[in-house]
Amino acid sequence: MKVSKAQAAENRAGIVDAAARLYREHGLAGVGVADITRDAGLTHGGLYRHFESKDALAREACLRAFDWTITPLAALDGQHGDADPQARLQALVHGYLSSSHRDHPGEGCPAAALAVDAARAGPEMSEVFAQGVEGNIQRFARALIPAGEGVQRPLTPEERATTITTLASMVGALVLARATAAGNPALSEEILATLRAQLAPDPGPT
Amino acid sequence: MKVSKAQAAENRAGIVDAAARLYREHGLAGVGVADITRDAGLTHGGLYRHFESKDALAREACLRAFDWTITPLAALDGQHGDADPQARLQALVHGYLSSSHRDHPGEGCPAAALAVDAARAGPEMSEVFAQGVEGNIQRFARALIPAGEGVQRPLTPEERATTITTLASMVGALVLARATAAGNPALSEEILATLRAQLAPDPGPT
DNA sequence: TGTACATCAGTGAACGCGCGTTCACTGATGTAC
DNA sequence: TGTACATCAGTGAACGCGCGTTCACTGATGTAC
Repeated sequence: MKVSKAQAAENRAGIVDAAARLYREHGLAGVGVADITRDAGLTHGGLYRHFESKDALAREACLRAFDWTITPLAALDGQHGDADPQARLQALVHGYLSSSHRDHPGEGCPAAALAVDAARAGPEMSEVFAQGVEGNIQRFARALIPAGEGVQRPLTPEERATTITTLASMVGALVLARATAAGNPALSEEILATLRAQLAPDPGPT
Repeated sequence: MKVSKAQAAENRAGIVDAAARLYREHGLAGVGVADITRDAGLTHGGLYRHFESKDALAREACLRAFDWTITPLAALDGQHGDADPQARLQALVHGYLSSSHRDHPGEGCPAAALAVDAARAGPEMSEVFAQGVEGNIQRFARALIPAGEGVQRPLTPEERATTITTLASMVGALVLARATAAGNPALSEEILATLRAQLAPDPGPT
């Protein structure tokens, strides 16, 4: 049966959200269209009223996934007043390199969850992914800049290099921590802890 | 027809090698058993004389893949005399974070090529992967230690932390560079260059 | 050393299954009058 | 505002296809005598 335009738009968004989560959890090749529509409370046939193909949906889901948030950092931003950059760096790094993030890829960073899949999914997906990564670089950089200046000035080369290094290091650590979590939990924790210490050194007792 | 024991062993090794390469190129879910045996010059039916299942083959192939070498570093080691640690670090980092390595995952680091797949492939695969990562940490650390001391003393905590940081950073950079290569080549190169500069800073004009 | 025969690595057809996609159909929505 | 009807989001059976795995068969190997 037909549904209202509002309901249809809601259903469509539900499919994209479900896909964004399931793809991050099980990979692009590990989730079928029936899994996605079932998760969104629909049946698989109707999918093609909204998306040209599974690949088109995957691209949209990937883009959507890059809207993820790091809870501790968002919490800090939610407070009144500006948190100092040191505290923001701590929140970013400790939020990213947490066992909670490691164990819940579905709501986490798609750069870590989907990078390898995206590399194999063709140029269009790569383009979407690159857009997402560029967006995350900008977001992370803003989170680390003194930021009293909420301005939109371009990043300095140094800021950009620092941000890329931080992002790449965190992605690598998370990816390795996930792959070793079940088989060698101690190694998995060691990797997370080592990079937390490296990227956001404890300033010591205050 | 039956073949000699030597031939059978050779065929088995050929299957593992083909699997190790194809899995790194296309992912665990992206390669069928027929692809693997065809690549090894056989037909798919005989596979089960050597391996219990596709998963068992995948585990063996993953373990095998961790025997990979970084060509520039191996070349340096092939020379008589000891290269100094600075040169070895340069060779390691520049070999790892090269466009050649990015564009040929089949012969490259499985930690980067298979980590996300391994995280989803169950505890047994995770165990194999963790073994491989631990092995690579040891190999990388030895490559960076002054090493006139070819001894087998355990790594100091600092050496271990530095090696883990370096490995994670390189894995993250390579993974992101691969995912963005087709869609945004400039960003892909920038990521590689940024982490090369970060991990093995040019000592300047000599 | 020869001979007879059991072994078993490899072949290729066949299987059951789940996948992405298609399509005839349904019936509430939303529009034309 | 009421009515008649075209639209189209969603359903679920059906499709062709490729997958992992099985199995009857082949024939060179390697062993027993």
